[in-house]
Amino acid sequence: MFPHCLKMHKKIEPTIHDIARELKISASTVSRALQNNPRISQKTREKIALIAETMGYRPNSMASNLRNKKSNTIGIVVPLINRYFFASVISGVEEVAFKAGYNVVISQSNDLADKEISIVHSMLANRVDGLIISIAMQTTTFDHLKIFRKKNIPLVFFDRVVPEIETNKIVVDDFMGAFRITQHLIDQGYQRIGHMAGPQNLTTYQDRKKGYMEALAKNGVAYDDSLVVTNSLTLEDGEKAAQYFMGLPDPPDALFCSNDTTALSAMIYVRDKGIRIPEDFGIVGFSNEPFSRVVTPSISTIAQPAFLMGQKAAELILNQIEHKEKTFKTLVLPSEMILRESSARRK
Amino acid sequence: MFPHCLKMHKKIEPTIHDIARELKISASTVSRALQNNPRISQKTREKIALIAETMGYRPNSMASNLRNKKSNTIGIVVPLINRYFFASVISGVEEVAFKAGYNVVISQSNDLADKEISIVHSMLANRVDGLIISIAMQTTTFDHLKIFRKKNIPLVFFDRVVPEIETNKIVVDDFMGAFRITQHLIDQGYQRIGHMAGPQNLTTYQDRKKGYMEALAKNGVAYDDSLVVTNSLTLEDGEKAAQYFMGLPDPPDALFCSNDTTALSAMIYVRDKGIRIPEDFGIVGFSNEPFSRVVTPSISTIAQPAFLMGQKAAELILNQIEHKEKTFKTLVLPSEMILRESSARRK
DNA sequence: CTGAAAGCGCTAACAC
DNA sequence: GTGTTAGCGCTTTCAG
Repeated sequence: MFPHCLKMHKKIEPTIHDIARELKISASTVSRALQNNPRISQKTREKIALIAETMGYRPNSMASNLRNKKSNTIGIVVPLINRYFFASVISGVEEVAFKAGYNVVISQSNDLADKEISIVHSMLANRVDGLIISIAMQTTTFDHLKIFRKKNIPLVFFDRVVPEIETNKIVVDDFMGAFRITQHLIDQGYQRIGHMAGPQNLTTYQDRKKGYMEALAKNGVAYDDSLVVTNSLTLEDGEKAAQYFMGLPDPPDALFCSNDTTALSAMIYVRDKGIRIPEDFGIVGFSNEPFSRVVTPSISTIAQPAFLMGQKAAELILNQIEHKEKTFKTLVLPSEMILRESSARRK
Repeated sequence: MFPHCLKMHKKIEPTIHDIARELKISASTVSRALQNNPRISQKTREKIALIAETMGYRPNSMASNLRNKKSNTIGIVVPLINRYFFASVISGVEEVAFKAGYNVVISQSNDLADKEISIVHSMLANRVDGLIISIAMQTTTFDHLKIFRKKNIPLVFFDRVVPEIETNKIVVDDFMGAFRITQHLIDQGYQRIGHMAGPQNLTTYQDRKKGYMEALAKNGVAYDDSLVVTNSLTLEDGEKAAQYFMGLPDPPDALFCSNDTTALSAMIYVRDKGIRIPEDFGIVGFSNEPFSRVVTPSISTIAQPAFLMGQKAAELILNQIEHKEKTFKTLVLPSEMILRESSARRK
């Protein structure tokens, strides 16, 4: 049927030229037909579609990307892919990107500044049409991200943002979440409320601390520096901090932890000391990790709409890419307080 | 310093030709120098590197990819990105791919056959150098995957594999895991052991069921079809199945669930009926989800080395891509039995 | 409605 | 050691 096919190895991918030759027409016609350009007659379009199908033709996007100076790809970099929050954001990004015909390339910084810089440069080389990023805990210089502003490549920060770079940002209302859940502890009758704070170079954790302080202030409770521990919020950090808190001459009777992980390890430590939760000690976390609902006692926490955040991030970046939207906004998604057993002193 | 830079908008990306013109040499020399080709003298190489740096040059991989007929990209498609197991596999893939200089593009099928097909075609159009995939629950036809074999594009299945396609595969030892944990229930003195099975079109769940049956057989326990429920393994399915089991005239006294999610919801249902776990009723899951360790009682389960699986998948595919490895292997990673409270009748 | 031709940015065989 | 040249496969003016 296609004589010169005989010469071809099966691995050779057909191109528009192969189709053109087959039909004795030009490659440009094929190209236009394949894009449903109305200038091409119905008949030729159908003929071309048929041959393309039978030859197993797949457009080579490397070629069209080069020609169009557009990769149809959006990059996303997160500290760690297999953290529920980040995985959910990625899931949201993928969903809307795929619908819009974009690819999503992914990379993880492992919270290391060097890896983040290296990844970002690689994304730049790959000419991503836009980048969605939550910066690494360790990152303190931002030249690698400022390039995007200089080159006018769409950039969206989510969750962990860089205040000094003017671009689109999506965060949850960390301050309000922290404020409300601290207020909740106070309402439950807890008197000395400690706080497990995260790295203070990240606004995320700054805001959670501020919310905590504000709630104390609003209720006329003096801020006590000895009741605040700052660490990296790992399981181990949580246990160590709990040990510190419970060793104080006048220990707290409740703890607001900046994530659920530390809330959990602190809770286990406190419980193992024979202290009843929530009767004698209240504990709350942040992030609404899946486990916080199913542990015993279940942990009160602040839910962040991760999947929605991913969707919004993708929408923002697509707006920048396709509609050349120039104005930047900062989306503050509402956080939701989820009350469970760990802080339910008053039923 | 670079006079014609004045004419350039900031958005124009410099190319090797710009560098060449600047230094009054040819583009090929620049290209070679940038690749550290030894044929270029030390001096010119340094000059070029310097100018490239000051001009903010970034190689355009769309162009080199086209020229080299290689996208330096590996695709990965999973049912759902924000499931811990899959996120961990992705994380493993990303790690070794990045080190090898490859990009990872990601997509999720949502367990829908149509979306999977559409994704795979898009990956094909994007000329991924290889594809790593765990198929959707719903997928029953495999033409979209057979293309890879035909076109000789490296393909690796993990976890949910397609037996009829000959290629690299990575699975965990589902049979052995199921066998051992059922045996464990028997050893703990449970007499009537039920099984919550997953969709039987997936070998993964077939093997888990087989392991269960084999353990019963080995111990001279007759297989009872009324003690096996097959469903989609959601939280709701688990609860419904538990309700069914406990409503039987002669209900089981232990349950081997094909995942931790159903183990959890079944456990909650049983516990709420006032039945003590593990004293009166034993329950075990599969997958070692993060929550299974921290719920009360903690759930005995089978750990799958997800991150390792991702690393291995990436290694396999890179071997195919770079060393033109032709032979296919099926890697069976060992599963690990993790004993916790939910099945600890005998201390 | 269709074709010819140029070029996206890079690489590599071939010259010298 | 360096330059010339010819594409990779596609899109898109411009011409007819």
